[in-house]
Amino acid sequence: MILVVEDDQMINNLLCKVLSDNGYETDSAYDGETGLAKALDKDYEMILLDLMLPKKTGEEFLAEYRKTRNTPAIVLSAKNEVVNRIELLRLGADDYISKPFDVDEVILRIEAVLRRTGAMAAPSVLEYKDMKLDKDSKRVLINDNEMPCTVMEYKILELMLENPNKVFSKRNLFESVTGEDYLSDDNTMNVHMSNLRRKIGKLTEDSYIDTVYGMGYRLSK
Amino acid sequence: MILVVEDDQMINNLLCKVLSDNGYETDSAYDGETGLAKALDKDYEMILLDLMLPKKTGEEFLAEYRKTRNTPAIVLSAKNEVVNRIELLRLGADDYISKPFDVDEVILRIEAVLRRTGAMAAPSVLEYKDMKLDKDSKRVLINDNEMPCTVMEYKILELMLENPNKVFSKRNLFESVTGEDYLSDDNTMNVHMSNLRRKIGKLTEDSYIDTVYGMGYRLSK
DNA sequence: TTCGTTCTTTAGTTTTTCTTTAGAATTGGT
DNA sequence: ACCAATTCTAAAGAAAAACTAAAGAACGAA
Repeated sequence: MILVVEDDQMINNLLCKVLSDNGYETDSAYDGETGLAKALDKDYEMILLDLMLPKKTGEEFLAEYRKTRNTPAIVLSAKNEVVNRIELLRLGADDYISKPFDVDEVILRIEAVLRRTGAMAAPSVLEYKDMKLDKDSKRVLINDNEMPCTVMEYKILELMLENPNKVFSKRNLFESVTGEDYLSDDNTMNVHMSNLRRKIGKLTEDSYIDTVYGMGYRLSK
Repeated sequence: MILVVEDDQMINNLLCKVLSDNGYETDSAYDGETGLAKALDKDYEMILLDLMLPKKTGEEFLAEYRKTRNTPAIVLSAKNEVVNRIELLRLGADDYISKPFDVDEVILRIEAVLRRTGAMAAPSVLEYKDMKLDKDSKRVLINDNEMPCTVMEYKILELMLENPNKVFSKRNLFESVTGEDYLSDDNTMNVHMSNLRRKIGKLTEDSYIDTVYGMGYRLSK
């Protein structure tokens, strides 16, 4: 089943038709928010994602979605949009197609992406400075020494290493990591950060986590 | 025979040594042009290809080579190079490894690619520490003593020995082994693990199964 | 059906992790 | 320099997860 997130009803329908003609089942969403909800709810084979979407842009969609999922996504963008290719790929797009597109091309691209994502697993080791985080073994190494860490600590690191430049608010971290709602003036994240820094400090002099006063935390430059 | 195309002599030698230690024959090339000539001349099992090469880059190599051949290729790239994964895959790379790399990882990746491309038969006896698990006879031996085990126990071990570094969640284990849905806060896996440990403990002092608190279980280091 | 084995559930205990608390330290604005 | 808001961290309390023995349920073979 392929999810088509595209606000233009004509284009959405066209895509669905082409896909079903080619033997794929489809599902549609017409704004970013609904799209994301659907995407997170089910396991789709692939997501076709327009960039210019109401409620939540394609970029925002991807940024959120990739925190937890790696279903392949192909981005659709209008020809005249200034598309930052690198940014898109970094956000986790697997390919992109500019509009107006040729329907045959869409199918070709989809099959290419399915072939290669099926053939090749996403890299399972994240790196940052002297730290390596292995998503399979859930191990965190600094200079090849294992840094023991708890689930929360591991998840925080994984999230941050996936987006090394992003500032994460406490709310964002807490909710991503626990799945619970964040109640303001909660000291929990401060403590986790403190513990992480202490553990990191045992294995390296270098600074890994910066506090951005009033905003949250970010990996150091 | 595996062809290593890498201009840095140290790295090239290192790779060749690791490969031959693991039972592969090797051949080396130190620039893109010679590499391509060699690759087209013989039928290698696999090609390890550096990107930044004199005379002809790895990308150019692949583009040319893939016109006529489909020998699997793993790309090596320096950590700081801006690697366009998508582009590489489109060019026909089967995997890529970033430098500096862990030699064990290289072997693992090579075998994964070989298995995937069907060039290597999956082994029917899995080994881990002093344990041998025979997939044909469904027997488990530790130090050549048979360890009696039930279907569930056997399946758990088989799954874990197939991926010795991976952490398996209880959900993952339960669903893989029974085919049923996992209902949270189920104690079944705890009990199986406990039983396995007891049985293993009768035949060896060594620790085989680690608990990764909050995440699941993993084979010990 | 009956017996024996295997799987699952229950329950009490232990271990580990998470959150809260509270006082100290730091930061940014005035 | 001062104040208020924010962050830091150690320690204690609360909560969650895991361990194991034993009992009950399900399954299969005789």
